[in-house]
Amino acid sequence: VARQELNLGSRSVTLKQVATAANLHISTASRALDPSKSWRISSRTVQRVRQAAEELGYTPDLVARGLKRGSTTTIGVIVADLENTFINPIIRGIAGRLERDGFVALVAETLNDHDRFVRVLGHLLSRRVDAVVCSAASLGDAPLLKRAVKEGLPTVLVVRGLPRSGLPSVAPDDGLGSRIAVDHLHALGHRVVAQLKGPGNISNFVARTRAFDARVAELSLEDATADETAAEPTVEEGRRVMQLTLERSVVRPTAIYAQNDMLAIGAIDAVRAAGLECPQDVSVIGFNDGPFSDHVSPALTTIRIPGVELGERAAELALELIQDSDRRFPPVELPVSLVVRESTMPPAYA
Amino acid sequence: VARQELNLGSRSVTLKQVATAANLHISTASRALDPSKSWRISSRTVQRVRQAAEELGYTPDLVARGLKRGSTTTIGVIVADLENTFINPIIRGIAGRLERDGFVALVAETLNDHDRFVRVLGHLLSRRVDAVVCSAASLGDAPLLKRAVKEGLPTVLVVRGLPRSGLPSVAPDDGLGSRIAVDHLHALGHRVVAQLKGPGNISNFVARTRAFDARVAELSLEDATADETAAEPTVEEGRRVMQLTLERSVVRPTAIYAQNDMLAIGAIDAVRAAGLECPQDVSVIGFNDGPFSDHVSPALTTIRIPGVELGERAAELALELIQDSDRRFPPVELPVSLVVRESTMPPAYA
DNA sequence: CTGTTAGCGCGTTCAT
DNA sequence: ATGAACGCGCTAACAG
Repeated sequence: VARQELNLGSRSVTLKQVATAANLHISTASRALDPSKSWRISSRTVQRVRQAAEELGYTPDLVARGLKRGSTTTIGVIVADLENTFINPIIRGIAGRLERDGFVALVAETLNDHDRFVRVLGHLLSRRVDAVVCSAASLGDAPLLKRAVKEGLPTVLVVRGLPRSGLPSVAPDDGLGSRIAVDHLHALGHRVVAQLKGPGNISNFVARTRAFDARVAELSLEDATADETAAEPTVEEGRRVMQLTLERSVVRPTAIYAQNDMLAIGAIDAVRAAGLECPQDVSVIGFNDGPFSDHVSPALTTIRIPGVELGERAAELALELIQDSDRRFPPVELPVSLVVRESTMPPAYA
Repeated sequence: VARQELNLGSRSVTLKQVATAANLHISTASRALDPSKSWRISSRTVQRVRQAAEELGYTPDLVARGLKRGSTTTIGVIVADLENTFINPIIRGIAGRLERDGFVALVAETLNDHDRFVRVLGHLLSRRVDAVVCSAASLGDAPLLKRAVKEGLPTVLVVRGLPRSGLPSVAPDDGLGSRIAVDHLHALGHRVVAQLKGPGNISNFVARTRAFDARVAELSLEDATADETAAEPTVEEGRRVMQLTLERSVVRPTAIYAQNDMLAIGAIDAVRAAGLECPQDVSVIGFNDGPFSDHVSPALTTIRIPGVELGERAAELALELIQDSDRRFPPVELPVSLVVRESTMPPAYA
C-alpha cells in the first residue's frame, strides 16, 4: 500500500523497456499509452502495456516528447518582481488554469529592467515554451513582444496591458477603478484630493491617472496632486511622494488616491511622519487589494482587482492561442470593486 | 540599434543552418559555439560560426540539448502555498542563485495535499528536472522524497526540514528563535505566557514548540498554552486558537508566542474581539518577519528568518548535488534574529 | 490492429 | 582542426 503511494516512476525506465516487457513494438506501446490513440489498439494489448508500464514504473520523458512534438506543454510567465506580493494571486491563477491542461509555468523575473526582459524572453524562446504570459510589460515593450509573436510565440499580457499594440491582454478596468475611488471620496465629502501616481511607463498607472483627472474635473473637485511621480510602485516611493505632496500643496488634500496599495501604505507612513492621522486628517484609498491590505494599519480602503481570475483568463487565452495562433482577441478588461475599510472617512470639516 | 536589441533569435533557426551558412559541418559549429570545446577549433572558424549564428539569429534548442545531454538545467521548486507571501523571498533567493548558473526554476504547488505532492513530484521527474528544492515537506514525506533521491533526483529541503531523514536541508534555527522569543517576553517582565502552535506535522512548528517549552521551564514561567493547535498557519486559525486560549485559560497569559506571523495577526484580531488591546493587555510576538509584518497594526514584533538567503543556500546545495550526487551535506541551520516593534511591551502589572 | 522506418536538434564518439 | 556517424526517447507517417 505504502509502496504504491510512493511510486513516482523511474527516470531510467524507457518506453522501449515497457514495450519489450510486454512483447510488443515500441510504437504500439506508445499508442497504447496515448489516450487519443489507444482506441486503435486492442483493449487486451492496452491492458498489457499499461500493466507493464505500471510495474516498471514508467514515466514518459517529456523532454523527448517535446523534441518530437515540437511543443513542451510549458508556458513562460514573465513577472516584474517576485517580491511584489500582489502578483501571487496572478501566478496562482495562471498555474491553476494551466494545470488542468497538463501545462506548467516557467516563471522568470525582469526586475523592471529592459535588458533583463530581453534576455528572459530569449531564454524562454530557447526553452521552447509554447506561449508566454507577461505581466511585466512597460509601455516601450510592444515592439519586443511583437517580435516574439512574429517568431511564432503566442503572447498574452496580464494586468499590464499595451494599448493599441494589438497584443491580447487581460487587465483590470483601471478607468472604472479610478472613477469608483474618486466617487467614494466625493461621497464622503472630500473636496480637495490628490493622487499618488505610479510610474508613467506602465499602462495601468497612465489609465488610472487619466480617469482620475477626468472624474475630478467632472465633480469639480480640487486637485492637489504633486508633480512628482513614484519611480516604482513601492512603499518607499509612496512615502517619498506623499511627503512632497504634503509639503508643497498650497491647500492640503483631505484625501489621497494612491494608485496601488504599496504607495498607499507608504502614504500612510508619511501622513504619520508629518504628525497627522489617517483617516482622521487624511483619508487614503489604494488599488489592488493585495494580500495583507486588510491587515495593515489602518485597514486599507482600496479598489479590488480580481487577481486569480486575471491569471486564469490570461492562461486561458494563452492556451487558446496555442491551438490557433492566428486568433485575435480584443483586450479583456475585468471589473474592479470598492472595498471600504478603515483608511477613509469624511473630512474633518464635513 | 533598435533592431539589435530586439533580436531574440528565431525559433526555427537550427544549428545545421548555421553550419551550412558557415560552410562547415554541423559538429564543428556545435563545438565552436560551446565555450568548453571551442579551444579545439581555429579561432577564425569560431568567429565565422559565431557571426553566422548571430546573423541568422540562432537560438540553441534547450529541449534537444536536454535530451542529448540528459540534463535540462531546470530545477523543480515545490512549495506548499503560493499565496503564503512569506515564501516570496525564498523563491526569489532560489531563482536568483539559479540564474547565475543558467538554471531555471519550475515552480509547483502542493496546497499541503499529499496526493498533489506525489503528483507534482512525479511530474517534475517526468520533466527531467535536474534537482528539486522543496519547501513543502510534511513530517511523513521523508519516504516519498527518499524515493525520488533513489531515482537519481537530487533533493534539498528548504525552510521545512525533515530531521533524521538524512535529506540535505537549509532551515531557520527554530530552537534559537523560540529561545529568543521567550527571552524577549521574559525580559519585558511577562510571567504567564502561551504559544499558538502551528500544525504538528511540520518540522518547524515541532521544533519551535519543543524549544519554547524548554525555555519556559528553564525560566520558571507559567505556561498557559491551549491544547488546541492551528490546523494551518493562517490568520483564521490564529484567530480561532487565540480565542480558545483566552476563553479557557485559568489565568490569562500576558504574552503570546505565535509560531508564525499569520497566526500572530490572527491572534491580535482575537485579542481585540475579546475587548482587549495588543500590546497593552496582551503582547504578541510572531515568527518569520514576512512582507508586511512591519505594516500591520500594531507593527509586529517577530523573529526574522533570512528568507532570501535560505533560498540561495538551498539552490546552492542543489547545484552542488547535481555535480556530485553522492555528496552528503549536514543540515544547515541559519540564524534568526529578534525584530522588536510595537506588538510587545511589559505587562500591565510590571 | 500492429510493426517498420524515419527523424525532431543536438552532442559526442571515432576517424581523419 | 574538422568531418562522419550514431543515438538520446519518443511519435508520426507509412506499410501490412
